[in-house]
Amino acid sequence: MPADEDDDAQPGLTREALARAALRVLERDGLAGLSMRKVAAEVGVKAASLYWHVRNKEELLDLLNDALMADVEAPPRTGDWRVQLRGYCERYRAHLLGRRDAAKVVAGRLAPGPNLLHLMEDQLDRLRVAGFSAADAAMVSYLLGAYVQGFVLQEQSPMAAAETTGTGRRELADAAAERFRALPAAEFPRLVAMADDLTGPDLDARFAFGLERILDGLAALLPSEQR
Amino acid sequence: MPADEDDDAQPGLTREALARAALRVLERDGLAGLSMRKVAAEVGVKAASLYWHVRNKEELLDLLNDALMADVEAPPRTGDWRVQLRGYCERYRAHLLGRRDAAKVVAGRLAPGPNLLHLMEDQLDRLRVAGFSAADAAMVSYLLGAYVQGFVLQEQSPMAAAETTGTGRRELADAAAERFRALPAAEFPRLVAMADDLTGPDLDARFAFGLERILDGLAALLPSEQR
DNA sequence: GTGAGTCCCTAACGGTGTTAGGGACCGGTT
DNA sequence: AACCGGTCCCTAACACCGTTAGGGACTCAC
Repeated sequence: MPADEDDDAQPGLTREALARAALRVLERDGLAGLSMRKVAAEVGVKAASLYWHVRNKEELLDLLNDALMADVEAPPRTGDWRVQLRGYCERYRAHLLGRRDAAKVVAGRLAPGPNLLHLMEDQLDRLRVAGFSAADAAMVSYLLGAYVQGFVLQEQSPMAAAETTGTGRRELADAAAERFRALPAAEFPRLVAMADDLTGPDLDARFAFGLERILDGLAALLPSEQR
Repeated sequence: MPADEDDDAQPGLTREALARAALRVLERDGLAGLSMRKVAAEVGVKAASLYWHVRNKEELLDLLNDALMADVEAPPRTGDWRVQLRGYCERYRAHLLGRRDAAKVVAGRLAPGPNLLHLMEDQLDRLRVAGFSAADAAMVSYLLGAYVQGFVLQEQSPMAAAETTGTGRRELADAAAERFRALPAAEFPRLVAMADDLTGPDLDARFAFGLERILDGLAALLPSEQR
């Protein structure tokens, strides 16, 4: 017993311990570097043993997916629906951005785990309380989820690339602007002219802009006295 | 020369031919089944030869990404900005949905290829013509892209799963509703009560709902006479 | 003719997900 | 006491993966 695994190896292996181990491997090696063998080693076991607890890698990724949703903190239940919804999206985005490759793991994964279910429950409740109909609340939840996940997916990969190549975020944006400016102006007049607009505003501002547009659109669903 | 490759093997291998071959493999075997060896076989060559034309698999995926963006048809330039933008998003979604695993290939890939650049150019031009400021138009483009990609990413995986398991889309939605209903009502009152709302409306309606909310929000950016 | 460049090959490396089959332990039944 | 079924992990192997080293043929310029 090499004892290099951590505390949760004691009571035998649980699926929760597996998920936590996968989370550590993800943080260390990224999604591409997450293999059955490494997760097994992380819990002090050989790869084949994982298949006793999990049908295949896909199921392990489902566990990992739910583990990623574990610590999203819900915003306080104060203020009107708009500040609460904004808080939700901002925290969700920050949460995904904070864990390596989180967006890629979450992306396109069906079967929400218990943690995500709790988040949905809480969010839907707030929407109903705010005055949205059941049908609207369900749709709004999907809309916000698609936007945040889609946005983070697009911003996280470059961020990771920037960190591994050592170049800062500012230099990377400048390089992108330079690429736009270098395009043939006859073929891409708008892209050339708008290079700064396309690359200039930082990602937080871009995210906030889209979010506010969506919230504006949602307000129109409510009777005017509770906008 | 086994002659089982198709016409484009004649003039030697080009990067474009590689991209087309990758596209065929993607359609046949999905993203998980797309390997260097299979793409090589598709063009009648061995795997190592690909590395003459391409630095690594990542670069081949960049080529594939741009090939996927090749045939998105832009909506006609008639009607106000709202019908044009709606047309754009609907066609983009339909296009992604139509090619196997397209959303996963596109997701989180930086470095837009020439085809995507042309799409951006056209879309930005319409936004400027509609009266959006340069800064706003850039942000709007990102917003719509994030929404459509995020949405398709979430709907395409289950669709693929449904097809491979043979179960229809209707049965799959019913099963999802049943899973919501079976949750402990004390812990998830909203999810249980809203099971039908969450799973009932078909994906086209869900997509349209979110899109209209976003368009509503965008209208508020324009001076009132050109809403 | 010679050299440089182009394009493809074989062979191999270390790594991957996954399965077959077996061994050790442990609680309960006969 | 002996046996059994279940639990949990192992070794060994399979086919496949991305990638590299090194080399062979073929074409063109000089």
